[in-house]
Parts: sequence; C-alpha cells; structure tokens
Amino acid sequence: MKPKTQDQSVSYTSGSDSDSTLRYRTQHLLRTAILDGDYSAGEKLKERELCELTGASRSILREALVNLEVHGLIVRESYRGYSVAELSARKISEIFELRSLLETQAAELFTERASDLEIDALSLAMKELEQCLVDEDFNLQRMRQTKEQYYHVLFSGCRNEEIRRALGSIIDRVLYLRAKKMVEPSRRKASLDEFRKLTKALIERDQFAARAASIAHLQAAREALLMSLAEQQANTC
Amino acid sequence: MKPKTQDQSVSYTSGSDSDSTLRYRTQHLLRTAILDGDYSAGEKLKERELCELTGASRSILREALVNLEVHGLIVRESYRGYSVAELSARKISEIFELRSLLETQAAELFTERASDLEIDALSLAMKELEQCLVDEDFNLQRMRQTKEQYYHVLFSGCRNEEIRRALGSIIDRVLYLRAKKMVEPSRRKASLDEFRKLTKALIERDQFAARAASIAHLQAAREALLMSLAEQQANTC
DNA sequence: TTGACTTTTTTTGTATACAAAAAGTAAAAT
DNA sequence: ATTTTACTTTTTGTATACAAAAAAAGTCAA
Repeated sequence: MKPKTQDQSVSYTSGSDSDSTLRYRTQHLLRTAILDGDYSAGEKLKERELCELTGASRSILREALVNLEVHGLIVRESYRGYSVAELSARKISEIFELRSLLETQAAELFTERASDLEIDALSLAMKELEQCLVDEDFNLQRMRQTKEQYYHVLFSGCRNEEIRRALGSIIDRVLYLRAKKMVEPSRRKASLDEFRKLTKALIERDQFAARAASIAHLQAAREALLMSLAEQQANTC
Repeated sequence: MKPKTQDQSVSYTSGSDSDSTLRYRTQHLLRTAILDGDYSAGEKLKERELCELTGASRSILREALVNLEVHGLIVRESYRGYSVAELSARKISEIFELRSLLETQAAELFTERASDLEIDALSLAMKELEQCLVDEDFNLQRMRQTKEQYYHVLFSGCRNEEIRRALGSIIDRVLYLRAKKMVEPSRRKASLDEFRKLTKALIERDQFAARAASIAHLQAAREALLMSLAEQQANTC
C-alpha cells in the first residue's frame, strides 16, 4: 500500500448518503483509498491493518467492508477475507456494456430534466476538468475528484436516483481502473475533447448530440482501457 | 410482522454469492422475509427483534442489514435505525425507468447469448409460472420464488454479471411491491400472457420480438402498479 | 386535561473478547 | 535435501459488553 494524502471530495458515494457516523466515514475513507490506487488489484485487505489505518474498531470496519463489497469494489472469500476486486478484460467489457447503456441514457435525461442551476454546475465542473489537465503537475487524486464531481452533477441532473445509484457503483470502478492503468497523455488530450463535446451538447440541451457524444466518449474510453490492459499484460508476461 | 413459512428458493441474491456463513444466511432470511411481505412498508426494524428472529448476534445482523441497505430494500437513519424502504409513486417511476432500460437490454442479449441449456431452463421456468397461476390456491410466496427463478435464468443468459447485479436489486424491489399491492386476478391473467409472448420470443431467439414483448410487459406492469398504488392511497385517505 | 419538564427504558453506535479456520514455521522422519 | 507433521501465529467468524442518543413514560403545575 502506498502513501496517502488528504481528500476533500464531496463524493456522491455509495449507500446511505452523507451522515457522519463513524461507519460512514470509515467506508468513505476506504473507498477513496482504493479509488486513488493505494492498493493494487487483488491485494488482500487485512482487517487488522485497516483498523489501525482508519482508527475504527472491527465491527465498524466490517460494516464498511460489506458496503464496499456490495458495490463491487472488493470481494470476499469465506474464511479468507477481503481483497481488492480484480478487473479482467471480460469484466471491463461487462462494465462498459452496462455503463454505456446507463450513461447514454443519463446524458439524454440530463438534457431534458436538468435545472438551469445544474447546467451551470456542469459548466463549472467542466472548467475544473480543463484546469486539471492544463496544469503542469498532473495530480491523479485531484483528477479523480474532479471527474467524480462532473459525474455527480451529470447524474444528479437526470433526476433519477436509481440510475444515479447504479451508475455510481459502475463509475467507481471505472475511476479505479483509471487510477491503475491508462494515464497516457495522448489519451488524456482526446478524452478532454470528448468531454468538451459532451458538455457542450448537454448545456445546449441538445439531446441528439448529447447521446452521440456520450456514445463516442464511451467507446473511445473502452478501447483505450482494453488496449492498455492488453499492453500491461504483455509486459507482465 | 406476519407469520412465516419455509423458503427453498435458489435466489440469485444480492452480493457475494451463496456461501454458508451465518452472515449470508441471515441476510438471505431477512431479504425473503421482506420480499414476502412480512413487514409493511416503512415498518421499523428493531435490531433486537431481528436478532431473536434470526438467532444471529448483532454484529452479524448489522452486517446483513448493511447489505440490504445498499440494495435499497431498507433505509437507515442515524441513531434511528433501519426501516423497510417505502416506495412512493415517484420512486416506482424511477425504478421502472431503470428497469425498462436494463430488462429490455437483457432480453435482447439473452436472444444473442443464451446457451441452449439456458433456453431450456427458461422454458421450464415458464411452465412453472403457468402452474403457479393455474393452481387453485394462489400462493404469494411460491409466486415470488417462481418469478425469481424465471428472472434468474433470463438475467444469467445475458452473460453480463454487472447487468444481472443491477437488475437484481431492482427486481427485488419490484417483487416486494407485488407482495404488498396489486394482486388483482385480472392483471395476473394479462401478466401471464405477456410472459408467454416474451418467453416465446426469447426461446426463438427473435431479438426484435423479444424487445417488443419486454417493452409491452414493462409498460403494462408499471401502469398496473401505479394504478393500484393510487387506488390504495385513495382508500387510505 | 393539557403541556412542559424530568426520569426511565429502549435502541442504536461503538469497542472488545473469545472461538474457529487458515497460514506460516520449525523440527523430525525418510 | 525433501517431505511430513506438529505447533505457533495470524486472521476471520461470531458473540457480548458498554456508552450515547432517542423514545417512552411519568410527574407536577396551570
């Protein structure tokens, strides 16, 4: 496990929304740690260590772990504990199949249902996103938070808590993937372009263009991910 | 809470698949209790009672509750405990919006990807479903198990664990709704017809017809649910 | 009777303790 | 040297204990 820094993300997290019980804070802490790549895929999560890390007792910790488990971020094996979920090429394909379905729909719904306030918020989130990429020192954690914020606005704007929830789990894992692999600058530039197109369509409430931009973005992201995964596996072997 | 009987359903449940730790069994027990309508919507779930009911200790029980919470079957309020999730008309609409998106896609994928074995399984599940409705004494629990089985086969056949997972949570809540409201015989008959059409299309791997049947079924189900909800509320007031 | 206030009880939030399974380790036998 | 096996340590599965918050029940004055 790698070093850590602070996190102030507003997180649209997983499960019962922000209350400040210890369980919730613990769960949030673990989630961000995983999303920021502090653990490698497949790494075992020992309860003892996590207790020390978070300062929570085992009862609390385990409740938090159950939450992350249902969200698919970690997996449990009987009498063998938890470990960070591994994402095979197949799993990534499945995730993208579902994500495409949902996110495209979400984009479409956003153009229909988002309030003007939310349009502004999206515009702002887009500016932040641009900032992130323009700035010299590329900060992965900041990037993650910014993307999270963007998606938060997008998903909220489509006025369907259920879709938001389902997409939440999915996006978490996509963000996790990004933390681990694919940070090639070339893709970063292209990705930004796609986001620009999508945002423009969303702001103009152009349903057709939004759907198209969403599809294009998803397809490109999926290909890039699978490509870098293949590359990575080639290097390992 | 009402009396209970046995349950042997194979359940494609929620979260880490069938292992036989106490936590899993507890979670399964609670889930079926809720799905079979043993608790009324909004009813408070006192941990003490549930401990006695399930025989598990609080640690285990609470872990099970966290699972059900993430699946949206129950809701938690700080320092006020859990209660069965209430499903407003709005919530039902949201659920159906997501469900339509996923289930229609699932039906389509099934026609493409299901193995011949799975086609047979679906055919069998359909026969069971017919049996359920033909038999004199209508048994709600059996109906729930049978539907669950049908959906299990359908979702498995579309070869996407992620879609299956997302649909799982959704269907659970739909089954819960059915347990509570809408059991009008008229709708039952119509529903069976819709299932027949859908099944036929799926078995024949007719993608277009499957999608159409799925859409038709979902729309009818949604309308019936909202209708009976409105009726129910009218009676209450 | 009602309504504010206090006390008691219940219920949840959190921490710790004990038991059982798995993993790791070192000595004995081949 | 290698394998086996007994033993120790670690880790998870499960149960219980204590503290804090909320709900319920009384109490007393107007």
